[in-house]
Amino acid sequence: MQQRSEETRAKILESAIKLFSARGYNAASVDDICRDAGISKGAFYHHFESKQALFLALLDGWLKTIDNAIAASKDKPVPEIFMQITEAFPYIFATANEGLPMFLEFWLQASRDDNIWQASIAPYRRYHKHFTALIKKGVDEGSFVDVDPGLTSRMIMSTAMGLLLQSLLDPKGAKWEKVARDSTNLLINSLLKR
Amino acid sequence: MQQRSEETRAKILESAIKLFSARGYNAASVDDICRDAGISKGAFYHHFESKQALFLALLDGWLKTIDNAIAASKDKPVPEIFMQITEAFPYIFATANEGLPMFLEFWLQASRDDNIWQASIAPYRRYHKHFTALIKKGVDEGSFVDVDPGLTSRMIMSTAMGLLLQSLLDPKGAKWEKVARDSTNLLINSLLKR
DNA sequence: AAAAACAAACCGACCAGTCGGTTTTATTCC
DNA sequence: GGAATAAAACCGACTGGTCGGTTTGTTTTT
Repeated sequence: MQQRSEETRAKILESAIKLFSARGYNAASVDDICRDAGISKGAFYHHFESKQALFLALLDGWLKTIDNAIAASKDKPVPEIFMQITEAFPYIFATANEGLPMFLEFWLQASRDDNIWQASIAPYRRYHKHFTALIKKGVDEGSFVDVDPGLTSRMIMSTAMGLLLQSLLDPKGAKWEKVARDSTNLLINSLLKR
Repeated sequence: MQQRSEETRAKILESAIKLFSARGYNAASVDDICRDAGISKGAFYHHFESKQALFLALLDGWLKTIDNAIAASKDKPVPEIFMQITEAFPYIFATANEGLPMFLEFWLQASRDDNIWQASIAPYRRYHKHFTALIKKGVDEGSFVDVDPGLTSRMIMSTAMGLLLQSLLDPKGAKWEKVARDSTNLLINSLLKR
């Protein structure tokens, strides 16, 4: 059975998410991850050729999840998709809190490390493009007021990012789930033609 | 003359800004900073008791600059202050690009390190409070449409942060100065009563 | 001469990655 | 079915190097 092998790999990924989130990518050492996963360093480097490769594997999994979610909603009417986003956002927001510091840290590394940049910039552009197309479709269909889809897409993405960023610094300073819901509602309402 | 001493301190601060910006807080080592400043480690630890204390000193200087700018515009009418923000924002945006990774990294550390958190959260809350009061004043004066000042403040701050964040990941992907100007104009126009 | 400022060697902890060797699993051959 | 063998998975001590901070001693300033 190569089942044992896959279990080990899964344990590594699980511990990596946990420790990267809790301590950050750099502060969580490979030794820490091995200890948490209950395996040796040899096993780790048997499964992943480097620490960076481990993160890239995690990133890949997340991106696939998002891509699947996008693909699943592809044929629905635009306002409905946006309503789903409204509803999903506070949830994303509540659950992303743990993983966000890790993403931010990686984002920072991406701005300085070419390998990571390559792995980050493509999906980032893909989502911006998809979101822009969605807004454009909404405008064309007559569901949305006339806006610049590219600019609007960036603004909505920005607001979401900024809210997460603020919640990170000030986790107890505001009921961020509520702020997030109010903000997305406000943004989407300002788009909808009535 | 203790002039020499102050020159050394200034050289350390200067090199610290430069290297923290270029490589990040963690990646820029104390040795690097000393080498760049042309001084020894002994001199460094004579002036600053730790690497963290050095950053806190830098932070302190920036916050004072911002506080002074806020104090200077205190008595002007609210829409005029906002117009100044609109005009200042692309400039801030263009110049903040270098320092932003450092701030983000520090922000991340703030979320995990109590010393840094204490030094970061107070000014953050101060600015949010100031900005909220400004919006409230605009609403009370009848210059702005009726909005929730707290929510609006957080949204504007969020958008600004998110734009910077995106520009960091995608420095060549968009003319971010233009995106920033358009975004701030759009946000402020949506506030102004006509 | 005393104190402040600075230089340079040094310390201990840590960390990503390596390597020789061992155990477990899968395959082959009788 | 069971030994023999090959291959994959795993172990953990070790390496080379980095980093923040300390210590000891020298120079400069007052």
